[in-house]
Amino acid sequence: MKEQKESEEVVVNKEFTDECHRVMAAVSDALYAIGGKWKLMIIIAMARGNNRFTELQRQVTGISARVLSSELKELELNGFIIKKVAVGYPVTIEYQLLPYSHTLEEVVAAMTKWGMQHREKIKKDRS
Amino acid sequence: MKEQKESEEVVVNKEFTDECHRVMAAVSDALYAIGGKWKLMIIIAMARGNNRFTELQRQVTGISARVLSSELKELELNGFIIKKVAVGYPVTIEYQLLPYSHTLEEVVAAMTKWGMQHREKIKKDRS
DNA sequence: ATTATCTATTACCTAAAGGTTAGTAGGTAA
DNA sequence: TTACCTACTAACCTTTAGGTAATAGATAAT
Repeated sequence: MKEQKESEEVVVNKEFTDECHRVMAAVSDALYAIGGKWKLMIIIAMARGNNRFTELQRQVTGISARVLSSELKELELNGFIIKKVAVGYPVTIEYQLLPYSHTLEEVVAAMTKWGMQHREKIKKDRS
Repeated sequence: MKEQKESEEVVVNKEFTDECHRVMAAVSDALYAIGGKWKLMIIIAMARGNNRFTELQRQVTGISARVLSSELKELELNGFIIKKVAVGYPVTIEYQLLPYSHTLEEVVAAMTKWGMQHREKIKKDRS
């Protein structure tokens, strides 16, 4: 049985629905740019001074050279990092965070906080 | 050429590395629990009063019944939502957010904000 | 009577993410 | 000169997320 709705209510529903869609679209965009297993890990490790390929491979436990290489390329393409080649003997290659990657700080902080308390909760639930 | 490091410096590095690993582990945990294309979308839609299966399917654009069904099960398993079956004619089934899902609010807010400004940036970059 | 709606489940399939292994081209150390 | 380090790349394979379509059992609408 469907209720007949007043037009005012319908308008309110529409605004609510639109806001819902805007939020979902924004979160989707964020997940698209920083989702996946590794992108945030790399940015976190770089924010702590790991700028060389091999350093990153060691710090970001479990990542393979292939995946690290392709993730670095994507991060560069999306304006989060830059690749610097320093001429000299030997040629050294460094990756550096660009200012844009710092806009992620709030997201990373929120996820870190939540992830930590989530792990605590899981531990408690098990015992 | 490898530099010989003072033991103090080594200790500082170790602490730094450990902190880095703790942050990465926490973010991994978060991504594991709420990652994927749909989990946050469903929670966002439910926070705005969509509690029935079909309502959710309509609100969360693009999700299929199969995926919605399995995501709801996972969300229930992980303590984010609860499934309520109201006996009667007809039997109605409602999903409700549990208090634990509200702990995600900060994460969702941060991602929404970042996603919106990211979209703006992309738009500017194109033009 | 039959058509549609609600809440799913099942089987099957595809595409994308990511892992494994090996190899490269240069340099460095023993 | 043997062996290892750096910064990758290529070829290949596995896993998993997610999509499609069909079906089901109930009730409600036309």
